[in-house]
Amino acid sequence: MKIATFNINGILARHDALLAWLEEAKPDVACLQETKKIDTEFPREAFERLGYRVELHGMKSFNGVAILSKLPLEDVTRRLPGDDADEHTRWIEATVMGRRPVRVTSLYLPNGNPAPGPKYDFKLAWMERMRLRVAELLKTEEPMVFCGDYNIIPQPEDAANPKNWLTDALFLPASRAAFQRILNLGMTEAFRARDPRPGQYTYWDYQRGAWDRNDGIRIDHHLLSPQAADLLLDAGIDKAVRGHEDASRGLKPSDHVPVWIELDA
DNA sequence: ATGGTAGCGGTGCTA
Repeated sequence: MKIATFNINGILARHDALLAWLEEAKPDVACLQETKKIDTEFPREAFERLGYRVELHGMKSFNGVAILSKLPLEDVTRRLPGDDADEHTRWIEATVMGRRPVRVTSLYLPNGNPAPGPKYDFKLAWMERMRLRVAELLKTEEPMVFCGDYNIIPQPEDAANPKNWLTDALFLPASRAAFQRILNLGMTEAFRARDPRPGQYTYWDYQRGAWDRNDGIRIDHHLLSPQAADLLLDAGIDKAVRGHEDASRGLKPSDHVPVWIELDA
């Protein structure tokens, strides 16, 4: 079972590029972030024609997550528990019915800038809510994958220029500690487990020629429950997608690229 | 210290 995560930065702007990548990479499951559309306005037809079921949790203009799956989905759950006042659409879970069922979550963790401030407080509170939700789900002892845009640079080697991020919400010690607390539940960060080499990134800013200078960061991750880690076969980053520009067809890349894992499931 | 780019939606916010 190939499970990918891809922050597309707008489903309207990325519709054709997303379709092209799905046809090329052929993931069984694609977890999307920053769809930026309410569910009734999500253009699902072309993806369904490719054979994907489409489950959505979106809002107007901001945030928005989705799970696309060629395999049947059961028990779709939307929203991260723990704060009834939180209207952000950043969390959707579903059980993917492969050879073995796998619980898959597509998540969009708050950016948190500027820090300090209310947005940073919201980020840290959201991460504690996530820790509690993951701990609850771990009790089932089922294979589970929590993937998405974590907006967390876990280690200095996950940034081309870590000094530029020292005061940023993506790299502050409290952010990385909150991420580590989730890992400490017994989770495996799949890409690092498969490929610990430094200098591999999933995001390059649109500004200042970050892509041309390879000034990237690694912030899109798959966290695996112990039972899913036992099934991990491979992991990779589809870096080339960041350079796929075709003005004649109006194709512009997202600032993130797809990251994928292969499970024996 | 500043401003640089992109998406959505039709202004300014988010990143």
